[in-house]
Amino acid sequence: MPSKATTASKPSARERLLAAADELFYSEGVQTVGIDRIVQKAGVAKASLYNLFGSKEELVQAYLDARHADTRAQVERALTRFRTPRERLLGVFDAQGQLFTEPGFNGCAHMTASAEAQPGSPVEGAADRYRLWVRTLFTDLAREAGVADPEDLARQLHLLYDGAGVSARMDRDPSAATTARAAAAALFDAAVKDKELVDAGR
Amino acid sequence: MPSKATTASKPSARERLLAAADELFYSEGVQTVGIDRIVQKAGVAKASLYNLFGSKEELVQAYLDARHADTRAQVERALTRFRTPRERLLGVFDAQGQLFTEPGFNGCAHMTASAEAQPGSPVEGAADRYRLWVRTLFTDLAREAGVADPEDLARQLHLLYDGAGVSARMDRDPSAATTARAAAAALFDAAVKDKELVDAGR
DNA sequence: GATCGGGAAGACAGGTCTGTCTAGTCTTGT
DNA sequence: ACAAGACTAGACAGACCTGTCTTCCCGATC
Repeated sequence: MPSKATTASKPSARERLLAAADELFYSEGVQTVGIDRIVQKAGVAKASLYNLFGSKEELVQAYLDARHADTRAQVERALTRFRTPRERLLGVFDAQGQLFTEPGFNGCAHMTASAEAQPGSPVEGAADRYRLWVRTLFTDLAREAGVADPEDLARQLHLLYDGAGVSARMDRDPSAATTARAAAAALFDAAVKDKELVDAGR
Repeated sequence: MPSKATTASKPSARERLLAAADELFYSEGVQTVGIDRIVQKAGVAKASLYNLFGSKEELVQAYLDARHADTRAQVERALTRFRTPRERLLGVFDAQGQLFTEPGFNGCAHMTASAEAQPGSPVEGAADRYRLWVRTLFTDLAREAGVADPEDLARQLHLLYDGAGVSARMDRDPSAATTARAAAAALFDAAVKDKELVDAGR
């Protein structure tokens, strides 16, 4: 059984390819990194890459989906530390701030990859899936917190989340996450206050 | 006098190159569009491009600086329509919304170009100049409105501005600007209320 | 021990890229 | 009329790209 390989002995060709793709694609961009550099870094034959993934585009898609799963796991794990709905909602930005300070951080992978992609490429699908997850996460957290219009607040928080990712990369400023967190707190508190006014008024 | 050419007779080679670069680079990306396509679309010899700009990188930089100037002019013109400081501050997002609905809109050019650029390229400088202008614009508007900490509010509004640009492109949803405007209004009003509390308390 | 398949190594094809260079044309000022 | 400079047209070099194909090796399974 060559796949799975949860036994740590030696990573499979697929895993080594994904690890090399992650490192190179993320730090240097999808377009500028060629197939040859990936197979060389992974220590894998070029034919294996094409047998396993079919094309460069599909490798990029797999790289993005793996990033998506990692981010999701990291955020969801971070959120278990918080108790109140408000803390959990703002905790997303705490988790984001941790991502920003990781060595080699270079912005949101889905954003940079989609900026390089051709319209209609599978990269767009991966980006859509990622964005849908973020949106749903914020909507659920807002609903749990009992705000009047969870979808509306989620859209606003998503803007802050995206903006923080942009600023952290382009301004080389990881503190964008704390700025976003403060703004999110203000928006949340305003939304709660609106709800209270409505409830009292009816 | 071949340059300037405000007389409409025939655009100079430089202007035709910049127009072609703007159209192709913006809609398809900097990396995927080759020099040959630009000189063909501009109806210009390749040697002229290299005489005028020196390299593709410098053409990209000129393209970004021209976009920067256009956006700046459009936003500043839109802001003249508003009178109160609050309206002027929120008017930035109205102007952004207009940009989002223009035909062929494809996100913030500086963001996508910098996502494709190599670190240290002149593209980063152009992006930094653009971002500094946005930041300064928000800071000045916040100061004119008399909030307690204009720089802090400007950082938050800049996040919304960036996030709206990302969402408008990746979600294909121009209404991100109105979402950002509503969030900006809530943040602004909260900042003003804080100021009033502080002023009353001292 | 023989067979068989996953993978390594790399040549190769066909195309595209940036940037240079040569040679000729057109416009403009004197 | 003539000189100077801007521009056109396109061949060319050298590098790099993706994707295919062949050849060989090694390890596991019957």
